[in-house]
Amino acid sequence: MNDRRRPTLEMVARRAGVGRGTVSRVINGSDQVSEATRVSVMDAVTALGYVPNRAARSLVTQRTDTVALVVSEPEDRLFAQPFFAEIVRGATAELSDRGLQLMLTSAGSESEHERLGDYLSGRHVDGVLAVSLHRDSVLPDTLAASGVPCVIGGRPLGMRHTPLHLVDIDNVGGAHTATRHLIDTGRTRVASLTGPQDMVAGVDRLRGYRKALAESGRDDELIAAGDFGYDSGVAAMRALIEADPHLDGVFVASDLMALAALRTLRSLGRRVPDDVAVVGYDDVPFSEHAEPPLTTIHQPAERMGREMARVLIDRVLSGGTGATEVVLATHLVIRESA
Amino acid sequence: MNDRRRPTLEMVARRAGVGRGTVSRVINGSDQVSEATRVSVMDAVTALGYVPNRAARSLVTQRTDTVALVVSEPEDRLFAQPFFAEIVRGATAELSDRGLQLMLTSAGSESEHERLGDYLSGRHVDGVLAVSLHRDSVLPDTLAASGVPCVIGGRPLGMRHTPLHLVDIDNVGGAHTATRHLIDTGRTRVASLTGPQDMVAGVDRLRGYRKALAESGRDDELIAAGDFGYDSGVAAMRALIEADPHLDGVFVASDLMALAALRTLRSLGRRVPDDVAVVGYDDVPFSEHAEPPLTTIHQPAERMGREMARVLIDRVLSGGTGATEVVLATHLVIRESA
DNA sequence: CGATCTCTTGGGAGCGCTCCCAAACAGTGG
DNA sequence: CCACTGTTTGGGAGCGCTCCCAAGAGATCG
Repeated sequence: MNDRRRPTLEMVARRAGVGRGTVSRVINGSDQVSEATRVSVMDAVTALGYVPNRAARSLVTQRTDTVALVVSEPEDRLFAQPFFAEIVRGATAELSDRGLQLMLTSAGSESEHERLGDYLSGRHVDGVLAVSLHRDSVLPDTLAASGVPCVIGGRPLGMRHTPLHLVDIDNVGGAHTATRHLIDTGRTRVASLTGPQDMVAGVDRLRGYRKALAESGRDDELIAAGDFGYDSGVAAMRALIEADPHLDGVFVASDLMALAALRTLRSLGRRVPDDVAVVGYDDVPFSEHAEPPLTTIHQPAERMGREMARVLIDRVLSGGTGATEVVLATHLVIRESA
Repeated sequence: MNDRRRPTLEMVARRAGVGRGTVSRVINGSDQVSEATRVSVMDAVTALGYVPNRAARSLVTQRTDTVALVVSEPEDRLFAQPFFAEIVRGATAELSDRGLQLMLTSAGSESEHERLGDYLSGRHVDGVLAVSLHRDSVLPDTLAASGVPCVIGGRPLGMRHTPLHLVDIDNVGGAHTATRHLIDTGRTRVASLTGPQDMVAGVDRLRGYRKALAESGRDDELIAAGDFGYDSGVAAMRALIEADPHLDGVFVASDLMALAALRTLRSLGRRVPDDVAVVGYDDVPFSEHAEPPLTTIHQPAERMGREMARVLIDRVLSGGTGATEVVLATHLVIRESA
């Protein structure tokens, strides 16, 4: 086992007393091989501990069995840690089920994005999974131009001209569900603490809130903008209470802001959920330990990773044209804050 | 740009009017090339958008320029999200600086570990980075047997016989610093809420606490065991206060438990930090927003990823023997709880 | 001025694999 | 008994690259 050189196809063939082609056929599961030879080849394979050389195979098949996952660093801070980690986990799982490798790459700046695009166009990978693309990223176009399949995770702000494959989480739907829950549990003055309006998540969650309001025949919208961060949540919650001291429900577009809202409400003498019900968004790890435990929207991040991989594989394999768009549903985790 | 086939070395050579060998020399930065030819080759490279074919190169050099990062899934839940994510980020950064790829693999069960070991032994990667290995993982041995360099992140419980390269975070030191801070700021009855004693982090953090106590000439150790989780923190904190109602400082072995301790203390009528000072461990994202903001130990997770990659590269390149052991220092983040 | 040395350069060999063509073989039917 | 079919097999060609040897081009020197 200590040889510097691994056994080759040729060696297996010699040992099994057959030709190279036959061994190759066995390895790749062709049915054009008699059972007897198949067995003796397999014996030789195990005896020698043969493992196919990926590089050699790639060279001739022009496939690498490798998929790149591109992460745009700066965003990943915003996107909160667990979310990203779960996407990676999901993608890894799905890919390895199908015998593919995941290659992780990150590109912060747009210049790194371009460099990466060039690299990926070089057919070093069979496909690309891109998460949280910047608004003006050229990546999808670069890849499309050189025919490298690409699946985007999370709808980017400026919609691209190139038809692309997209797996998204239903922000509108999530916000709608959250707001709806507030309304359905009898809250009559439901405000929203929104996210930044230059981010898809911020915009869409606000849309979901409005939609739910409209559906129940209201137009008493009451909103205050935050940036998804804790501190902005404190300020925005104050503003909301000031604007309407009698509000009894608030949909907060991120858990971090919701946690801030919880505390601010308490400091303003409101009891949660008795006086004001709060629903957050993200289901960050700490939410279940908040005071009171936070009712929130959970995002299927792992599922998103899996789905991205699945869409990619189905594209790579079948070479289909046109754009796929998968939208994943969120679900409401009911705890005590609403 | 839309060709199915990428330009090859050969094509670049023809276009530049030189031989294959010369182009190869230019690409690989050999200095055995005259400036004039170097320039004309580079021109041809950019004109054609040539990118070297990795598979072809690997085939002849016997190197893959790829490093695998192995994560043991079940643990990663314990290890908390951000910690793992940051290791990945650090490793990716360092590797890509050196022109290497990171291949992410995960293996939950021990059987998956074995399968993975076999795969990795097949010289598909130049080296392996393994995080949070199980106690009895055979991975290091398998890899060592087939000569694949491997660096472990985080000291595993049962020390292996194979000499190995290790990058660890100084849990003892961190706990020592934390406890020390409590003592130095005048706390006289310092307890500890420990982690599970079947995990290195749990054991070492307790050792650090004891060491600090001993150094200041005390033996009034007061501990209660938790499992790093929130709920266990509540129970353990209660037990501690019951055991010594007058304790005025507590070092908690995880932030999640510390957050629980904070709330428990408050509910028992203790003010933090006035009556009891609390220092946590981990510096999870929410800690800065705790009430009061939690003083805690920050772990250099990203640095750990980087360091692991660096150690690996220095091993791979120089083929040195013997074991390396790098221990990274933590640092105390002083907020308001202590 | 030819011999010698150094700096460049071209290109054959070969890395380990898959693809594919042709050969070998075993039946089948006329 | 001879085409003819269908199954199984062997092995040449070639994927794109690096390695390395030998040859060409100058430069230097006796």
